[in-house]
Amino acid sequence: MDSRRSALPPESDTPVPRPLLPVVGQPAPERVDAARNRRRILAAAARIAATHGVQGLTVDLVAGAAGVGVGTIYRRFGDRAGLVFALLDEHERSFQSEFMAGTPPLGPGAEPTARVRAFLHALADRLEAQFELMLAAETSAPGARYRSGPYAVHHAHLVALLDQARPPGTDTHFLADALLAPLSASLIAHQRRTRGVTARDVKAGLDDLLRWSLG
Amino acid sequence: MDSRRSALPPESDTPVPRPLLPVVGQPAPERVDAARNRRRILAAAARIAATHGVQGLTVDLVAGAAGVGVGTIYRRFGDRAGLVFALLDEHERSFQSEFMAGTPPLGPGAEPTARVRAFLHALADRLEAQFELMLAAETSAPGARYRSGPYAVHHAHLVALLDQARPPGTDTHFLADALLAPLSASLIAHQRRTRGVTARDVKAGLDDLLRWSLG
DNA sequence: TTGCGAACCGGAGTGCGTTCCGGTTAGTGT
DNA sequence: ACACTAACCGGAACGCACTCCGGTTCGCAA
Repeated sequence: MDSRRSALPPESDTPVPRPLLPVVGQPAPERVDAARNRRRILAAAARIAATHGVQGLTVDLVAGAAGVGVGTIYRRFGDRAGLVFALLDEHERSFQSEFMAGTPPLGPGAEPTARVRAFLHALADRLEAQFELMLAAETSAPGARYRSGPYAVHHAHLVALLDQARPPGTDTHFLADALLAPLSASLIAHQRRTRGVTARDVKAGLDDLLRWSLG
Repeated sequence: MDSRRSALPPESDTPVPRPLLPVVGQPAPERVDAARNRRRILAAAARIAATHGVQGLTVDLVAGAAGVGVGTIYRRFGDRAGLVFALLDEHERSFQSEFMAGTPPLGPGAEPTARVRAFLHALADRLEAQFELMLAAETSAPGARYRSGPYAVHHAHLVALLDQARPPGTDTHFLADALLAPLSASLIAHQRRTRGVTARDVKAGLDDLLRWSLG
């Protein structure tokens, strides 16, 4: 089937983008045709998102453009939300390395409270920069945001910081959820629509929220 | 159809009726057949939700049970989310009268900070009591929660209280959104699923959040 | 090289929310 | 009583996410 066989040496891209999160017992390696199709699908999806806008990114369209059946997309990405999250994956990875190993106050070295603030601000900026994709990822399937790898990572990161910043016995898991909740793309979409809220406003509001606790 | 015809003479006065110009804010009066169908639809929807569960509440099924076309449902309720919200309307109304005119600390008379706390707690209880319906209402359509009447009312209520409790210049609109955000049904569904969180935990967590500010 | 099973492939099929539109009816003015 | 029209009605049709399954391919081991 694949007539255009590359004469180049096997491309040196990332060895298997496998999950951002908890790898429990190695998910099994990916067959070469599967990997090739994943690449095609992502390329097609990115192309279509750029052309037709995110809301024009239908699964059938992507499948057609990638020369693949829709079943293949669902096996790889689970659902439409998974596909959109995959589109965000590259940015997400660099974001993760910034707050886990970058320079303070986002990275290690600063006070936990300052890191929490920097983290939320960075998230607000990221939301603004990739608003359409993030909104689509979040609304493509019910609960998609919370089930996603990135959410789990962000949550775990916040919990670690809050455990240092809050007295023992505090439910830092809930607190982390509560701090992430205002950064829901749907909520911010609503705030934009009704009150013209900007990323600057969001950050200021989050500071209000934090000043109480972390001042 | 409607056999009970009124024997009363045509009302003597009050020419009243429809304004010649569309009055923004005043919903046009509803025709009697429309009202009858609304009642039928809601009754059928409640019946089906009780029988098949909320996830079995499909629009086609409701239309069939109500003896009505699906178009009629959409004209009345806008979308599936609107229908589910309508199912919650009765409870919502009594809840609203409680926090607007009931006894303290939920109703007027208590300190604003205490009222905020009582309000959020009441919301958490309500969420627990009608979890399935609320989750369905929120996830039936993207952004349904924020576009809904109840959200606007809750938000306005919180803003009014926060305006009294926070120093001038605070963005109480954002703060209100931020306090309501953790009470998203989707988020709580996730917390239940992954950590077995209960309404008690939610309230304790919200108290943590508020203690900082409203000490 | 050959055999074999697990993993993968594609696309027809399904279910459901939503829209569209030709026909019908309630309510008003004459 | 009659005419007129805006609002309403039903349900066929549509778009799209997602599933299912018979056929194919990869990768390993003999």
